[in-house]
Amino acid sequence: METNEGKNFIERIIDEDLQNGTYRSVVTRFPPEPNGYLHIGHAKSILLNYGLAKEYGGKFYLRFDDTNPTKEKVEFVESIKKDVEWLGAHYDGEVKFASNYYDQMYEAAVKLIKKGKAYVCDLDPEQIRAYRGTLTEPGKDSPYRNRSIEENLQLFEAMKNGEFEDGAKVLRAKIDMASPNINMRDPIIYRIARQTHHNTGDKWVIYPMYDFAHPIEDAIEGVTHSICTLEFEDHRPLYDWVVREVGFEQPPKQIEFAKMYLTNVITGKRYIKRLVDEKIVDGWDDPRLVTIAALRRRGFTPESIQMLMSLIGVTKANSSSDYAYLEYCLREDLKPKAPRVMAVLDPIKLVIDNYPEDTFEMVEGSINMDDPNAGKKQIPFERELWIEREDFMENPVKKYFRLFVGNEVRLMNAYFVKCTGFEKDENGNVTVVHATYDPETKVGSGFTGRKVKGTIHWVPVHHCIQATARLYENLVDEEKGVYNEDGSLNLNPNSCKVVETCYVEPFVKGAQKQDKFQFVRNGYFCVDEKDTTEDHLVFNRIVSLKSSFKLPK
RNA sequence: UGGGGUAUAGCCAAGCGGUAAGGCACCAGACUCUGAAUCUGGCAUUUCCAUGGUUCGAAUCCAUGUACCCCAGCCA
Repeated sequence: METNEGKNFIERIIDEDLQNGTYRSVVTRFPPEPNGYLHIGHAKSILLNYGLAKEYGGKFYLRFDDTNPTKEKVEFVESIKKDVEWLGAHYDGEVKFASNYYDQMYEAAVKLIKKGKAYVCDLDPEQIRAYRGTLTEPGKDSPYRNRSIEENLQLFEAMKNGEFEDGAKVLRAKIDMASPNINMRDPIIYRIARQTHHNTGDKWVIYPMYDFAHPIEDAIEGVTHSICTLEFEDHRPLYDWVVREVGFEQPPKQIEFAKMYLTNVITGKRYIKRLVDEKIVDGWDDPRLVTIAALRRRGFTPESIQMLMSLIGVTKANSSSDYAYLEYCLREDLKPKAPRVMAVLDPIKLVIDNYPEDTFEMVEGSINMDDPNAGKKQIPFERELWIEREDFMENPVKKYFRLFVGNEVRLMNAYFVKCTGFEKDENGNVTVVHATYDPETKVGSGFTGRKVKGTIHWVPVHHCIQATARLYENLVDEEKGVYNEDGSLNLNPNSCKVVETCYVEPFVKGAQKQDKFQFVRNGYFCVDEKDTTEDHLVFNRIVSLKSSFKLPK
């Protein structure tokens, strides 16, 4: 017996439709307009539609809603296809285009005219707005509303044939100028716009409007559940009107859900486009953005995004998820599968005074401690090591477990070392830390004589890779919020920090062919295998992890 | 009295008349070769926007309010 337990509201609608025979199978679609890059918000719609089709053994289509050539570009259709595929939403059949249905849409419009349900209107945009009325006052009928069917037919054909200038005439549905729903006040369904279309070229000079085109696209493809976002709720009566008046059997049904917002990032295509256009960021895939392309560069995996979407659920309540939730999903995904690497981003030298000079030994470490099958790696260990500046404190605060004079810590994958002293330069900055190691404490020796509270990362000075790293933070200032009082953005000055000199263990060289590796240290890990050269390595996909330890004030 | 939506913890979210799931975040402790991870415990009971009502019993039903979101493109 099927249970509704745990199902979201859309699944319940589908269950009911299937049960009472409204539909025999499920067909969904993701219908982006190719006017920009996809962002994390779109991922919710993509994965929701794909997931539903998969769950019910139905079909999922990718269809470009390209009915407005003034905004659309081939560049965007290419990027969208790539992103949808990358997200793991496998669409059935070929990619579809609304523009491939222009003939059928034209026929449908003619049909409406013949039924007396549509008319050509000569009012200009200002007049149309004035005749439409306001939110609280009804509109007035257009003086052209009662043209004869013959005249409408002839004028509409003339529109199609390019006999009028752009904007001179429109085709309108004849519904109700007094409707409390503004969308029903004789909406425009065709306009004249001479503009080369990315798919149909110059074949058409009239283009259908969304409200007319979309239901027809869905119906032609046999879509059953046309899932869109909340702002289209008011359009549903019009959607239903179109499929009914055009006369589709078994018409699709529109269902609306709430968009996903993320805290502390810029979502919304409009704003992202502005950041790109004003060159505040490097492009649509700048890792500080939340476009799919940017998240991919920054190291997010499709699995992590899929996981977030399944965790946040689907409702009609506007909401905004913590960015931390996304990071959690990434961590969960990478934890078992990403190789771990030691690296030092802000180096100071650690000299082990009782270790012989001019030699080194290999110590063994796990490639991934959470995955026994990941194997082992060998890391050179020597007298001089780079360690993180913050892993040493001249005057340790309470509960500081790392290096300070007299304290012993574990060097990860190697030995215990005890801090014996340090050197400073003329500016008072610590340059070198001195320590002694205990040969008995080597990893794997089974030493249990004593324990230490801290473990730190290190890299051998003469056997490491010197690298440049780019550390990405969110573009927006987390402390001050997204917007200033004047509406401008609170950009985070540290959103992209370039670290000129950091050091990475030589294992990275061997990891070049790995799909991804992970470097975990004090709140950061990075993922990348690209741009790796002999001694120069750019981590261009770095994600800030949960911060591990905050020094008490 | 324009229309359409939505209200459950800092965030997301189950719950569908039988006495408030779960996740994130956070806090405490244990453990630890990453102060991560893991483990254990805590985290809505003047309780589900408010106020009334129905009921043996209400987050769930009814009524009246309140707050927030969307709509007046020849955009989607």
